[in-house]
Amino acid sequence: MPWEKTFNEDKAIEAAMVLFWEKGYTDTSMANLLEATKLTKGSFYNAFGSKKDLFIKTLLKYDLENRRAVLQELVAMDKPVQAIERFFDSMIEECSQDTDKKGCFLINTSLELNSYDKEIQKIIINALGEVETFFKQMIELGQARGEIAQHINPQDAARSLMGAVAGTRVLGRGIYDKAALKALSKQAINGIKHS
Amino acid sequence: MPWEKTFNEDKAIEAAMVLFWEKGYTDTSMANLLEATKLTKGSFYNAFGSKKDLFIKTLLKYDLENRRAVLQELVAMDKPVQAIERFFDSMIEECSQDTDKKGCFLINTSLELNSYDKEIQKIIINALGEVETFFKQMIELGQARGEIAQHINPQDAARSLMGAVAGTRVLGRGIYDKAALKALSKQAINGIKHS
DNA sequence: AATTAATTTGACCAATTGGTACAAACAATA
DNA sequence: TATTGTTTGTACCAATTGGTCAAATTAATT
Repeated sequence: MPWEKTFNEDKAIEAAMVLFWEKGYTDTSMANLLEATKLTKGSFYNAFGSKKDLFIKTLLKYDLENRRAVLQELVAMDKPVQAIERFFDSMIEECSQDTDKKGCFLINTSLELNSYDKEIQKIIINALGEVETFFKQMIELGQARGEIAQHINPQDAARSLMGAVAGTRVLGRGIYDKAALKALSKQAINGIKHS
Repeated sequence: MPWEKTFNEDKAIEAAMVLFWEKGYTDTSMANLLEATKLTKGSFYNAFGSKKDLFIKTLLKYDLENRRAVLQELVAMDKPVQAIERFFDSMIEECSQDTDKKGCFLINTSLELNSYDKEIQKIIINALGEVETFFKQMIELGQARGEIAQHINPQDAARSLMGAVAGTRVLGRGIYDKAALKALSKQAINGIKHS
């Protein structure tokens, strides 16, 4: 009947995501977004509603394509200890290849818009919660297979690993180099291996 | 000869610090600052030069009165293992009493203004570097006194603890409660106690 | 070919951004 | 008491903020 969009909506969301990821919500202006997406104002507001609406879309996209995709792949490995190790390794690899030091979009946002917006807060708490659950399940599976000591409390250990993840994500943005991050993660993982 | 200021400059910096700490640099407007400091524009710019200049002043004040003061006190304890434990305990205590979830001003800023301003970056890298050095020295002292196992690499262990600090500071802003943070730090400290 | 209904464009908007200019107010010294 | 030199309040500023609106444009269906 009417008319199709002349631009690729997903490409636009992708471009906006990179901007928000790198500069945060507030420091990304409409002018920035229009330039990056190559849209004019009318098209933008027609397609996305508002800056905040688009931000949420980009955050969900990031969550789906990064965090969710990675976890799914690691769970499928069916090798709990190695899955945890690979989680950290790929995170560190990502940090060292991330030349503009964007870090993790979810964690960046959790600090910038902490109590600012409930919808955003919900997304972040859910995402980080699922990472914690991943760790917990891997530890329980490892224990069931005798690869991880029984005396370890899966919940506590999972939280400890989450701390290492958040720490890596913060210090990985220009403060620590690859070797330092590696040392960090190694010790964190050691915690679920030995006593 | 001329005229003294009618306002307490340090009180004004303090008020500005709380604002910047809670909302970050960009989300704190001049209007916010003028209201909080109870200054008019003329006095503000006469006293502080610019928004950014004042921000740096508040960051240095925070660094001096919090991070530096805490570390100095802990070093003076002359009990390395307990000093490290108390560092985490007081951090967690601070988190659970911080009802508006401001977190750590230095770490918040490290994420908001990462590559934004070199002067600010310098302050942060120095501050975090001195925390790492504190950990390293405490570990070395602990080893010299036989309280910490010799096989532990002080540098790596210090970095691991830094990761736990950063993680605590991120997750402590509304995502983890006191118990979860305690679990996190306990495991991190365990890493320098046992094998 | 006319109708349809969404897309696109670009002009326009009030509000806010951080910052400047300057005259008036002021306390201490001379 | 006149002078000094900073402090203070206010009016003003251009630029930018996120957002609206109506008219023009378009491709598919009737």
